[in-house]
Amino acid sequence: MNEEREDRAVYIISVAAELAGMHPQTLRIYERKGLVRPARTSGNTRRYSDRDIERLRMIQQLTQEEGINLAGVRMIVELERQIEQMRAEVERMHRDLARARQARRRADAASHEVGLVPMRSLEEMFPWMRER
Amino acid sequence: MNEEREDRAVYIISVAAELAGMHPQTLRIYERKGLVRPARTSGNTRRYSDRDIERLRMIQQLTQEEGINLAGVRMIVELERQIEQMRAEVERMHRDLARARQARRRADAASHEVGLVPMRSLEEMFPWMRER
DNA sequence: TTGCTCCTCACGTCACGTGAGGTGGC
DNA sequence: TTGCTCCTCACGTCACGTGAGGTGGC
Repeated sequence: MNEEREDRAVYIISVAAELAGMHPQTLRIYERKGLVRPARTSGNTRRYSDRDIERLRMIQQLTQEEGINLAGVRMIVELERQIEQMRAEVERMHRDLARARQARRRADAASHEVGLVPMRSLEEMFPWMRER
Repeated sequence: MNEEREDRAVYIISVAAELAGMHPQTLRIYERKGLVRPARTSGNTRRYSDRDIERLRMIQQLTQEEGINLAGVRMIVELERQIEQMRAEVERMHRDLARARQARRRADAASHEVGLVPMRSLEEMFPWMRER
Protein backbone atom coordinates (compact mmCIF):
# COMPACT_ATOMS: atom_id res chain seq x y z
CA MET A 1 0.00 0.00 0.00
CA ASN A 2 1.55 3.28 -1.07
CA GLU A 3 1.56 6.49 0.95
CA GLU A 4 -0.94 8.33 -1.16
CA ARG A 5 -3.38 5.51 -0.64
CA GLU A 6 -2.76 5.33 3.12
CA ASP A 7 -3.63 8.98 3.54
CA ARG A 8 -6.74 9.00 1.41
CA ALA A 9 -9.79 9.77 3.55
CA VAL A 10 -12.37 7.24 2.47
CA TYR A 11 -14.25 5.71 5.41
CA ILE A 12 -17.31 7.25 7.07
CA ILE A 13 -17.41 6.91 10.81
CA SER A 14 -19.55 3.75 10.96
CA VAL A 15 -17.16 1.91 8.61
CA ALA A 16 -14.08 3.19 10.41
CA ALA A 17 -15.55 2.08 13.73
CA GLU A 18 -16.24 -1.37 12.32
CA LEU A 19 -12.72 -1.66 10.88
CA ALA A 20 -11.18 -0.64 14.18
CA GLY A 21 -13.60 -2.72 16.26
CA MET A 22 -14.93 0.28 18.15
CA HIS A 23 -18.14 2.15 18.86
CA PRO A 24 -18.63 5.19 16.56
CA GLN A 25 -19.12 7.38 19.61
CA THR A 26 -15.69 6.30 20.86
CA LEU A 27 -14.15 7.67 17.67
CA ARG A 28 -15.82 11.03 18.28
CA ILE A 29 -14.42 11.08 21.82
CA TYR A 30 -10.92 10.32 20.54
CA GLU A 31 -11.15 13.16 18.08
CA ARG A 32 -12.26 15.59 20.76
CA LYS A 33 -9.25 14.52 22.86
CA GLY A 34 -6.95 15.12 19.91
CA LEU A 35 -5.84 11.50 19.47
CA VAL A 36 -7.07 11.12 15.89
CA ARG A 37 -7.80 13.85 13.36
CA PRO A 38 -9.99 12.52 10.56
CA ALA A 39 -10.63 14.71 7.52
CA ARG A 40 -14.03 16.32 7.05
CA THR A 41 -16.18 16.51 3.96
CA SER A 42 -17.66 19.83 2.84
CA GLY A 43 -20.81 18.71 4.68
CA ASN A 44 -18.82 18.38 7.95
CA THR A 45 -18.91 14.58 7.94
CA ARG A 46 -15.79 12.76 9.21
CA ARG A 47 -13.73 10.76 6.75
CA TYR A 48 -11.07 8.33 8.01
CA SER A 49 -7.95 7.18 6.13
CA ASP A 50 -6.13 3.85 6.47
CA ARG A 51 -3.52 5.66 8.51
CA ASP A 52 -6.28 6.81 10.87
CA ILE A 53 -7.52 3.23 11.19
CA GLU A 54 -4.00 2.08 11.98
CA ARG A 55 -3.74 4.71 14.68
CA LEU A 56 -7.09 3.64 16.13
CA ARG A 57 -5.89 0.05 16.34
CA MET A 58 -2.76 1.18 18.15
CA ILE A 59 -4.87 3.13 20.63
CA GLN A 60 -7.09 0.12 21.15
CA GLN A 61 -4.06 -2.05 21.85
CA LEU A 62 -2.77 0.40 24.46
CA THR A 63 -6.10 0.98 26.18
CA GLN A 64 -7.64 -2.49 26.13
CA GLU A 65 -4.66 -4.79 26.43
CA GLU A 66 -2.35 -2.57 28.48
CA GLY A 67 -5.05 -0.70 30.42
CA ILE A 68 -3.52 2.70 29.64
CA ASN A 69 -5.75 5.77 29.74
CA LEU A 70 -5.96 8.37 26.99
CA ALA A 71 -3.52 10.83 28.61
CA GLY A 72 -0.98 8.01 28.68
CA VAL A 73 -1.70 7.04 25.07
CA ARG A 74 -1.09 10.63 24.00
CA MET A 75 2.38 10.72 25.59
CA ILE A 76 3.30 7.23 24.41
CA VAL A 77 2.46 8.11 20.82
CA GLU A 78 4.76 11.13 21.13
CA LEU A 79 7.59 9.10 22.69
CA GLU A 80 7.34 6.45 19.99
CA ARG A 81 7.58 9.19 17.38
CA GLN A 82 10.80 10.32 19.06
CA ILE A 83 12.15 6.78 19.15
CA GLU A 84 11.40 6.32 15.46
CA GLN A 85 13.25 9.56 14.71
CA MET A 86 16.29 8.49 16.73
CA ARG A 87 16.28 5.09 15.08
CA ALA A 88 16.55 6.85 11.70
CA GLU A 89 19.37 9.01 13.07
CA VAL A 90 21.33 5.95 14.21
CA GLU A 91 20.72 4.33 10.83
CA ARG A 92 22.06 7.40 9.03
CA MET A 93 25.17 7.57 11.21
CA HIS A 94 25.86 3.89 10.64
CA ARG A 95 25.97 4.59 6.92
CA ASP A 96 28.21 7.64 7.41
CA LEU A 97 30.61 5.63 9.53
CA ALA A 98 30.77 2.79 7.02
CA ARG A 99 31.36 5.32 4.24
CA ALA A 100 34.15 7.05 6.19
CA ARG A 101 35.88 3.73 6.81
CA GLN A 102 35.61 2.71 3.19
CA ALA A 103 37.06 6.06 2.09
CA ARG A 104 39.97 5.39 4.42
CA ARG A 105 40.55 1.98 2.91
CA ARG A 106 40.39 3.35 -0.62
CA ALA A 107 42.92 6.05 0.25
CA ASP A 108 45.33 3.45 1.63
CA ALA A 109 44.89 1.26 -1.42
CA ALA A 110 45.54 4.22 -3.72
CA SER A 111 48.80 4.93 -1.91
CA HIS A 112 49.92 1.40 -2.68
CA GLU A 113 49.03 1.70 -6.33
CA VAL A 114 51.27 4.69 -6.95
CA GLY A 115 54.12 2.95 -5.11
CA LEU A 116 54.08 4.99 -1.98
CA VAL A 117 54.75 3.87 1.59
CA PRO A 118 51.30 3.10 2.99
CA MET A 119 50.07 4.74 6.15
CA ARG A 120 49.58 1.92 8.55
CA SER A 121 47.90 1.88 11.87
CA LEU A 122 49.92 0.83 14.91
CA GLU A 123 47.97 -2.39 15.00
CA GLU A 124 48.93 -3.21 11.43
CA MET A 125 52.62 -2.71 12.16
CA PHE A 126 52.63 -4.40 15.55
CA PRO A 127 49.93 -7.10 15.49
CA TRP A 128 50.81 -8.38 18.94
CA MET A 129 49.52 -5.11 20.36
CA ARG A 130 45.99 -6.17 19.55
CA GLU A 131 45.71 -8.22 22.68
CA ARG A 132 44.76 -6.10 25.65
CA MET B 1 25.63 13.55 44.60
CA ASN B 2 27.57 10.44 43.64
CA GLU B 3 26.06 7.14 42.55
CA GLU B 4 26.82 5.26 45.71
CA ARG B 5 24.98 7.91 47.68
CA GLU B 6 22.01 7.95 45.30
CA ASP B 7 21.46 4.24 45.75
CA ARG B 8 21.84 4.12 49.51
CA ALA B 9 18.55 3.08 51.11
CA VAL B 10 18.09 5.49 53.98
CA TYR B 11 14.51 6.77 54.24
CA ILE B 12 11.70 4.99 56.05
CA ILE B 13 8.34 5.16 54.36
CA SER B 14 6.98 8.17 56.25
CA VAL B 15 10.07 10.25 55.37
CA ALA B 16 10.05 9.09 51.75
CA ALA B 17 6.37 9.98 51.48
CA GLU B 18 7.04 13.42 52.88
CA LEU B 19 9.97 14.00 50.50
CA ALA B 20 7.88 12.94 47.53
CA GLY B 21 4.76 14.76 48.73
CA MET B 22 2.66 11.60 48.85
CA HIS B 23 0.65 9.49 51.24
CA PRO B 24 2.61 6.54 52.68
CA GLN B 25 -0.14 4.20 51.56
CA THR B 26 0.35 5.44 48.00
CA LEU B 27 3.97 4.31 48.14
CA ARG B 28 2.86 0.84 49.20
CA ILE B 29 0.45 0.71 46.26
CA TYR B 30 3.20 1.75 43.84
CA GLU B 31 5.42 -1.00 45.14
CA ARG B 32 2.70 -3.59 44.73
CA LYS B 33 2.24 -2.44 41.12
CA GLY B 34 5.99 -2.76 40.53
CA LEU B 35 6.65 0.93 39.88
CA VAL B 36 9.16 1.38 42.72
CA ARG B 37 11.19 -1.28 44.49
CA PRO B 38 12.52 0.04 47.79
CA ALA B 39 15.01 -2.05 49.74
CA ARG B 40 13.89 -3.86 52.89
CA THR B 41 15.57 -4.05 56.25
CA SER B 42 16.06 -7.40 57.95
CA GLY B 43 12.87 -6.56 59.88
CA ASN B 44 10.95 -6.26 56.56
CA THR B 45 10.65 -2.48 56.76
CA ARG B 46 10.90 -0.51 53.49
CA ARG B 47 13.93 1.73 52.96
CA TYR B 48 13.94 4.25 50.12
CA SER B 49 17.00 5.67 48.34
CA ASP B 50 17.36 9.08 46.70
CA ARG B 51 16.96 7.36 43.36
CA ASP B 52 13.66 5.93 44.60
CA ILE B 53 12.54 9.43 45.64
CA GLU B 54 13.46 10.76 42.22
CA ARG B 55 11.40 8.05 40.61
CA LEU B 56 8.46 8.83 42.88
CA ARG B 57 8.61 12.48 41.85
CA MET B 58 8.60 11.49 38.20
CA ILE B 59 5.56 9.29 38.76
CA GLN B 60 3.83 12.14 40.56
CA GLN B 61 4.53 14.47 37.65
CA LEU B 62 3.03 12.00 35.18
CA THR B 63 -0.04 11.13 37.23
CA GLN B 64 -0.97 14.49 38.72
CA GLU B 65 0.07 16.96 36.05
CA GLU B 66 -0.47 14.81 32.98
CA GLY B 67 -3.34 12.70 34.30
CA ILE B 68 -1.71 9.43 33.24
CA ASN B 69 -2.66 6.22 35.02
CA LEU B 70 -0.19 3.72 36.44
CA ALA B 71 -0.28 1.37 33.43
CA GLY B 72 0.72 4.35 31.30
CA VAL B 73 3.46 5.39 33.71
CA ARG B 74 4.91 1.91 33.58
CA MET B 75 5.21 1.97 29.78
CA ILE B 76 6.46 5.56 29.68
CA VAL B 77 9.25 4.76 32.13
CA GLU B 78 10.27 1.89 29.87
CA LEU B 79 10.17 4.04 26.71
CA GLU B 80 12.24 6.76 28.33
CA ARG B 81 14.79 4.15 29.32
CA GLN B 82 14.97 3.17 25.63
CA ILE B 83 15.34 6.78 24.56
CA GLU B 84 18.16 7.31 27.04
CA GLN B 85 19.90 4.24 25.69
CA MET B 86 19.57 5.43 22.10
CA ARG B 87 20.79 8.87 23.05
CA ALA B 88 23.97 7.26 24.42
CA GLU B 89 24.30 5.24 21.20
CA VAL B 90 24.06 8.38 19.07
CA GLU B 91 26.61 10.06 21.34
CA ARG B 92 29.02 7.16 20.95
CA MET B 93 28.67 7.12 17.17
CA HIS B 94 29.28 10.85 17.00
CA ARG B 95 32.60 10.28 18.74
CA ASP B 96 33.48 7.36 16.44
CA LEU B 97 32.72 9.45 13.40
CA ALA B 98 34.81 12.37 14.63
CA ARG B 99 37.66 10.00 15.43
CA ALA B 100 37.49 8.36 12.00
CA ARG B 101 37.63 11.75 10.31
CA GLN B 102 40.54 12.86 12.43
CA ALA B 103 42.44 9.66 11.64
CA ARG B 104 41.89 10.41 7.99
CA ARG B 105 43.30 13.91 8.40
CA ARG B 106 46.33 12.63 10.32
CA ALA B 107 47.05 10.05 7.63
CA ASP B 108 46.97 12.75 4.97
CA ALA B 109 49.23 15.01 7.01
CA ALA B 110 51.72 12.18 7.61
CA SER B 111 51.94 11.56 3.87
CA HIS B 112 52.96 15.19 3.48
CA GLU B 113 55.66 14.95 6.13
CA VAL B 114 57.55 12.07 4.49
CA GLY B 115 57.47 13.85 1.17
CA LEU B 116 54.99 11.62 -0.54
CA VAL B 117 52.22 12.55 -2.91
CA PRO B 118 49.38 13.30 -0.54
CA MET B 119 45.99 11.70 -0.85
CA ARG B 120 43.71 14.65 -1.17
CA SER B 121 40.00 14.89 -1.14
CA LEU B 122 38.31 16.50 -4.12
CA GLU B 123 37.47 19.47 -1.92
CA GLU B 124 41.13 19.98 -1.01
CA MET B 125 42.20 20.00 -4.65
CA PHE B 126 39.28 22.04 -5.95
CA PRO B 127 38.21 24.39 -3.16
CA TRP B 128 35.62 26.15 -5.30
CA MET B 129 33.65 22.92 -5.34
CA ARG B 130 32.74 23.51 -1.71
CA GLU B 131 30.00 25.92 -2.64
CA ARG B 132 26.87 24.09 -3.62
C1' DT C 1 -38.94 8.13 3.63
C1' DT C 2 -34.87 5.57 5.18
C1' DG C 3 -30.48 5.44 7.17
C1' DC C 4 -26.96 7.69 8.00
C1' DT C 5 -24.60 11.88 10.17
C1' DC C 6 -24.12 15.53 13.79
C1' DC C 7 -24.35 16.79 18.75
C1' DT C 8 -25.22 16.55 24.21
C1' DC C 9 -26.39 14.21 28.41
C1' DA C 10 -26.56 10.35 31.68
C1' DC C 11 -25.30 6.06 33.54
C1' DG C 12 -22.22 1.93 34.76
C1' DT C 13 -17.68 0.38 35.47
C1' DC C 14 -13.15 0.64 36.83
C1' DA C 15 -8.64 2.64 38.54
C1' DC C 16 -6.68 4.97 42.18
C1' DG C 17 -5.87 7.60 46.32
C1' DT C 18 -7.24 8.19 51.09
C1' DG C 19 -8.43 6.65 55.39
C1' DA C 20 -9.74 3.44 59.05
C1' DG C 21 -8.81 -0.55 61.69
C1' DG C 22 -6.19 -4.13 63.65
C1' DT C 23 -1.19 -6.25 64.27
C1' DG C 24 3.52 -6.46 65.70
C1' DG C 25 8.44 -5.12 66.46
C1' DC C 26 12.03 -1.50 67.58
C1' DT D 1 4.34 3.02 76.56
C1' DT D 2 4.73 5.73 72.35
C1' DG D 3 5.11 6.03 67.56
C1' DC D 4 6.24 3.93 64.02
C1' DT D 5 5.80 -0.19 60.76
C1' DC D 6 3.09 -4.01 58.45
C1' DC D 7 -1.26 -5.51 56.19
C1' DT D 8 -6.45 -5.56 54.31
C1' DC D 9 -10.85 -3.50 53.41
C1' DA D 10 -14.07 0.18 52.10
C1' DC D 11 -15.38 4.46 50.26
C1' DG D 12 -15.26 8.75 47.14
C1' DT D 13 -13.80 10.58 42.89
C1' DC D 14 -12.76 10.58 38.29
C1' DA D 15 -11.95 8.83 33.43
C1' DC D 16 -14.03 6.51 29.85
C1' DG D 17 -17.05 3.79 27.01
C1' DT D 18 -21.85 2.91 25.85
C1' DG D 19 -26.27 4.21 24.88
C1' DA D 20 -30.32 7.17 24.39
C1' DG D 21 -32.44 11.12 22.47
C1' DG D 22 -33.12 14.81 19.37
C1' DT D 23 -31.40 17.28 14.83
C1' DG D 24 -30.40 17.78 10.02
C1' DG D 25 -28.62 16.76 5.32
C1' DC D 26 -27.66 13.39 1.46
